[in-house]
Amino acid sequence: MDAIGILKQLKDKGVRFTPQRQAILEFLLETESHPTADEIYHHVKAKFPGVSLGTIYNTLNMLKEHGHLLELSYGDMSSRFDGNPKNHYHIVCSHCGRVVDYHRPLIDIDQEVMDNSGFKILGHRMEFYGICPECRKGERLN
Amino acid sequence: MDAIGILKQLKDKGVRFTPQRQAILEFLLETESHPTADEIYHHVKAKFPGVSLGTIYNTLNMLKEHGHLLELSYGDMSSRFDGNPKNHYHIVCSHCGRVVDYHRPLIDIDQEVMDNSGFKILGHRMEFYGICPECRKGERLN
DNA sequence: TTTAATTTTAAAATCATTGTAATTTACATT
DNA sequence: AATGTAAATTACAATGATTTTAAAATTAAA
Repeated sequence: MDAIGILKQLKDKGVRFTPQRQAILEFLLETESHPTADEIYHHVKAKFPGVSLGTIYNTLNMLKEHGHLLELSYGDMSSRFDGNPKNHYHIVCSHCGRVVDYHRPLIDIDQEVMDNSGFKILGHRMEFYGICPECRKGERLN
Repeated sequence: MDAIGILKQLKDKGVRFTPQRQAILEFLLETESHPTADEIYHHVKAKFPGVSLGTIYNTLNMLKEHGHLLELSYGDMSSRFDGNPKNHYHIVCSHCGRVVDYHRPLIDIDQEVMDNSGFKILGHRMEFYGICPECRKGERLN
């Protein structure tokens, strides 16, 4: 579904349709990256010069509560937001902090969790922790 | 391996052995919980009244860099630290923020990732996102 | 035991995120 | 189309987790 469709659907739940929200959601749906709140802010600012970071966070939290967005948090940086989880996971280097994609079909497990937990599962996130090839070489952390 | 063993091993890599570090690592290894930095701080303070939060973070980052610790970050709360990943994953409610354990044997996938990525994989984290039973009932977010 | 380097401490600084108060907007109801 | 009102936006202040700093203390190693 596109941004307009999602926002129209949310209207039935009392969420107002604003042009700022449309711009934010459209960007989230069209981008392949996992932008930070600040990156979204700068992008939306091109269309709406007066938009504030507060509005970005407000909209992201609203979308998250309604299950249209995954928030990916790392320890030492801003959260990143994923409007459409793709077929990949992430590997994080515990030494240098680098994050690389690991392409692989998503593990088919959400239904199992839904059946056993009573949650309505919207998606999952999987992250591998390790030491990247460069750090292994350069700093012999093995 | 126990705290002393790990710290002795780290000594070969130029990491100094201090009693504060020993106390922090011992607590991480013995606890079943996933404590925040502040919880670790208060616990270690019982033995070392003069210890500072700065030392806690310093030690946690050191352990993380050397792969002896997983940092679990959520969007809206402090990071939690896991000294020995147990047989469970987490489910996070996108609406109310609650985190519950989902007990299940860990997926056997680290070796595959290690072979394909060149990273030395130390562990993984899996988190399910959804709407918890209470939020589904009370607020009809389906 | 001496020395140099690292760690600790305590306090200040940083930065992502949230809260606030005033203004504006969306939208249901006239 | 005009109006009322609740919700959203804006600009800015506040919060709180984490990092940095500088000086003092402690550690490892010669």
